[in-house]
Amino acid sequence: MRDPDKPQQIIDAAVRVFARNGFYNSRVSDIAREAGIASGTIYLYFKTKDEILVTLFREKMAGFVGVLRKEIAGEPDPPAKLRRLVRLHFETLEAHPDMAEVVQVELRQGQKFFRGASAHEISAYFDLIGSVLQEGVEAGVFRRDLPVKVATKMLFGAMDQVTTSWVLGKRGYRLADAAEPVANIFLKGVTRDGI
Amino acid sequence: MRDPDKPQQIIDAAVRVFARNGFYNSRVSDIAREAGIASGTIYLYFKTKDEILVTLFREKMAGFVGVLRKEIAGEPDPPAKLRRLVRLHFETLEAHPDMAEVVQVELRQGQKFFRGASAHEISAYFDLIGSVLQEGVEAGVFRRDLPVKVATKMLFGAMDQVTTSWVLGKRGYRLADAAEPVANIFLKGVTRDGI
Amino acid sequence: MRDPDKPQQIIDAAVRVFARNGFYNSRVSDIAREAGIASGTIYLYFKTKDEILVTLFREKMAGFVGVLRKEIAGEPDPPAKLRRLVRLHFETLEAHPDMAEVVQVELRQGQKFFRGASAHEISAYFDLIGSVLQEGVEAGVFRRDLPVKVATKMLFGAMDQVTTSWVLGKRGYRLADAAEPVANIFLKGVTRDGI
Amino acid sequence: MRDPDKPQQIIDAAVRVFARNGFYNSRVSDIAREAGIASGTIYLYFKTKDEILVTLFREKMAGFVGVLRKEIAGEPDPPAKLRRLVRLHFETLEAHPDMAEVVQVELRQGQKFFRGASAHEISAYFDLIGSVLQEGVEAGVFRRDLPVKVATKMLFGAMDQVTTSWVLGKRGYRLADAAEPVANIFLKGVTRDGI
DNA sequence: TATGAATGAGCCTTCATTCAT
DNA sequence: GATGAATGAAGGCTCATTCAT
Repeated sequence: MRDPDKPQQIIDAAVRVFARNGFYNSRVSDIAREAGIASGTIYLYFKTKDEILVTLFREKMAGFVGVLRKEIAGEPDPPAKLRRLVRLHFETLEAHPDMAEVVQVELRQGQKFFRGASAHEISAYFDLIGSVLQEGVEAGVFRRDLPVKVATKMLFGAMDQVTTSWVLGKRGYRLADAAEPVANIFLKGVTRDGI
Repeated sequence: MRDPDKPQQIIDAAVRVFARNGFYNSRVSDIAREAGIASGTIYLYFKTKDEILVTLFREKMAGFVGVLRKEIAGEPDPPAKLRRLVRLHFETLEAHPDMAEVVQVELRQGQKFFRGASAHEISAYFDLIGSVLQEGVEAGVFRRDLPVKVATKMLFGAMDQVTTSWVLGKRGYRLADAAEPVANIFLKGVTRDGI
Repeated sequence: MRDPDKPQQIIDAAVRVFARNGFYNSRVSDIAREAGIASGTIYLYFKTKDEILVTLFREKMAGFVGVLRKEIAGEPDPPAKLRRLVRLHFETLEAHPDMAEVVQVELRQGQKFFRGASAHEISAYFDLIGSVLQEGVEAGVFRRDLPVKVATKMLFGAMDQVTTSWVLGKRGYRLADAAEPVANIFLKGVTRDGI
Repeated sequence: MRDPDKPQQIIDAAVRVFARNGFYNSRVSDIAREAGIASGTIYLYFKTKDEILVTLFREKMAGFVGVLRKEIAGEPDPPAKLRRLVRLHFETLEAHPDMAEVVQVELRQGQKFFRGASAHEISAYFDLIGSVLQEGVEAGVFRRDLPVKVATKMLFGAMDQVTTSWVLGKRGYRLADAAEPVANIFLKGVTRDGI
């Protein structure tokens, strides 16, 4: 089992295929055709069709969160960090529309993702958002009594839904344009009065 | 086609089954067994398995939005309407956990819902939220320059994610308790400065 | 799951198909075609292809041993019982050549039969032979020091091989004709001297 | 095709693998791994998986019969020859349990062996036994009217079954100990009265 | 010669849907 | 209308065999 590019090629093909048809309506042979290989070859690199999906999600999500974490570290304060995070969220998904399609629309198969194998990658994202909020609370820029967990879910859900609508709307406008309004509303919602 | 209760019995059984196993991992025969009827009988009332899902979603969503619309009509101003809407959203799903499970986790099979057959029911909910926001803008209680569409998606996404987390967290706490924090943060985020 | 004849029809079709091609070279669809049903129907009555084979073997073997046991009970003494057993063994397999083919040639897939699920049915046959031999020893007609277990295996193996040769020789002669010579040689071999 | 040891290494590996899992449940790659070579290499020496099995059986059987033939030639009379043959049969298989497992339990795939490609090697063994019996008849030590063919099959079948039981019984005792009882019973069965 | 990644035909099994009763 | 046995198309996965290196 040598070719170190094959798994990535397969993942990439799977992203496109799943984006097009959804997981359950995609055949392993579709992925193979998209990747330009024989269907049996896929099984040299992945044990099952499910494993493709899980691997794909984990990898993309981990990369996504990793980039976000690094980028926002350079920002001076929690509000700036949140603005950057929101912007990057939208920019990244806009730059990878197939991925966005998969993440937004297809990977919501209960059990399989938020529960189960990929829960860790998702909670890493929640942790990242939560830590920025917590930092802001402690720095006194966000409401002292801010329910951090709820706020975290709200921001994630808000970005998620804006992205979903963009994907479903066939991406007829610039997703990144939503970054500023979203950040504004959310920040205003959590910022301490008198600031 | 006589029995006017059958379709409802089937829908109700389907909600429970889908909540348990997801749409693609549920058999038509599972729904039949849950409903206490023969699997062939289902086809007297629904043309395909997909149709069960679509009907189920449409019906539940329409009922949900209808109740919300009526309830918030009695509230005096847009902020009060939003508070009531948020509270009812959480209370209703908490009272029907099976339904919540289906809506939150299983009905996200792209293509099939937000796009496609059920788009109308979903946009009815968006319209309801949007109209309250618009009303508030016009009344001067919400920011004059509020991007209503984005804010609408944000609120829906925020409620949605809070509910999803609750469902996935095995419902270990009161969902309705999230109503006030969510409403507070969102309202603060959209309210006009100086009020 | 009603039709009480289906399992038998499937078993009978399987006997013919396995006899023709062997277990591993037979498709479930071959059995279905032979039985005149759809291949999916087989799975209403058997969980797996393996289960067909095991069931088939158990049933045939149990019936076979049951008949033998009843028939030899009527014989006056152990030698007569053995003669009758040998004769019936050959006559029965001659009357059911498909069955003979399966039992003799195909069911010898190690692990699966002599070991495993069908061991019980086979040992029932051994027990039957062994009990007649033991009876003869105790009655003084067979050698007092006869190693009953070894002798049991010898008789079974002898009959088995004679049958196998007959099957492989495309059954070009009467198998039942072998009954007397086999019984003669074996009885002479185990009978107490001086009788 | 250079390396003259490879085919033998492959055969030996195949014996071990088939003994462990049976022919149909063994992969060509299993044999390769056991032999310490790449699976493609096997196809430099054997055209198909079947050919490995056939070659293996032919070679082992031919060697087996060759040894037996030479060894019994030194014995003074037919009964002594038979005793020696029976003893060697058991001793050889006891010394090569892998081989015994393959021959006894796995190589019984009808069609493929007793019929077909290996028929010649098997009949060589039958011929050997038969010639000894015939010799004994002509020498007057065995029954003048002995049905030699049937008796041949009986002895082979008897030894075969005793060995099979030993293999299946996980070889919990000395197989060679069965040589004397088997020879005794069989010889008594075929010996001319009055001797 | 040796390798082992790649191939793709083939098969067991599932399950939505039909239809005779 | 109701049933549930029967259907058969479809697809995930395996593995003998090939072939570029």
